[in-house]
Amino acid sequence: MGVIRKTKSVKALLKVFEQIKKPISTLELVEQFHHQMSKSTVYRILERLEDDGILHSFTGRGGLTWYALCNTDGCSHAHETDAHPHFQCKDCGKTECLSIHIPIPEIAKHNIESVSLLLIGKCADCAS
Amino acid sequence: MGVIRKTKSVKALLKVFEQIKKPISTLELVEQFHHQMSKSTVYRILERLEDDGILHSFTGRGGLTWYALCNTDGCSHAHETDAHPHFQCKDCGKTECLSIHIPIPEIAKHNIESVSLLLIGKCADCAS
DNA sequence: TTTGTTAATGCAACTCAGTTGCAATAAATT
DNA sequence: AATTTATTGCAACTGAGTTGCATTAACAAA
Repeated sequence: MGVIRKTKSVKALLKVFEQIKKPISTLELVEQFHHQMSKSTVYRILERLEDDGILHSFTGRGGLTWYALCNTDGCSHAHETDAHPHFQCKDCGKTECLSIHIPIPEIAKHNIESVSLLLIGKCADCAS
Repeated sequence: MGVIRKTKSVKALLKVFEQIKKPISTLELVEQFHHQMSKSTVYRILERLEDDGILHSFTGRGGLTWYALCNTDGCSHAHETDAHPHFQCKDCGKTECLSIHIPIPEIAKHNIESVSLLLIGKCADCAS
């Protein structure tokens, strides 16, 4: 396990997550920081922070990867089999961590270890 | 809406789905048919069959797209908000449509229109 | 504070699933 | 059989994400 050094880039990324308090797509971070760090640095830092349990990730619509702080706005990972769902607005594309629990029943002959649950719909802003 | 012509390629792909009765990844189909049709044909046929409600698709681990026949093995799409989940084995990578229903509760200020639910674990064959 | 160790970074090239434009082909219709 | 147009093949492209390697900069130890 590598030590996580508090480099300028790490601090800058963490700061964004702490301010926004919502999931951010990797692509947006790459774009936002393209004058400060290379995209490989963004990808590698996100990976490290996830390995360390500081961030968690999920796949949104279109296959893009999103990251969010753990233990904020319902993002606890105590039980993998009822991991919190994520919401994505089909109009504006924004995502959210939802603090609700969706219980997953036992399934015969299937050892469920983790759950990935994405709810698609319209957010309050985009609802007509 | 374009008419779907029963070309040799369409028939060949449908035949595989009818025989296997399980989800198949696009990649596997491209590989399996690479002597019979080009990969763009595979992608385009799958897209057409999904548009026509004959197949449905989901994203598995690693971001690969999987397709399966609708209305087989629990693959009905009557209610989008309790769409059936898919299972993927973390060891062998195979996927399944599960015929169980996972009810999604109402969420304030969120208009849920569809659900994407992927359960990760070990299948019967791979369970130690 | 200086030095040594090695994690972290930049860069450019790469990977790889999936897409696209367009000319050629083949279903389905008349 | 002729006509229409959906479908296909091909090759080039797209775009998120990865990788190898030389360079740089945290951080610990002296």
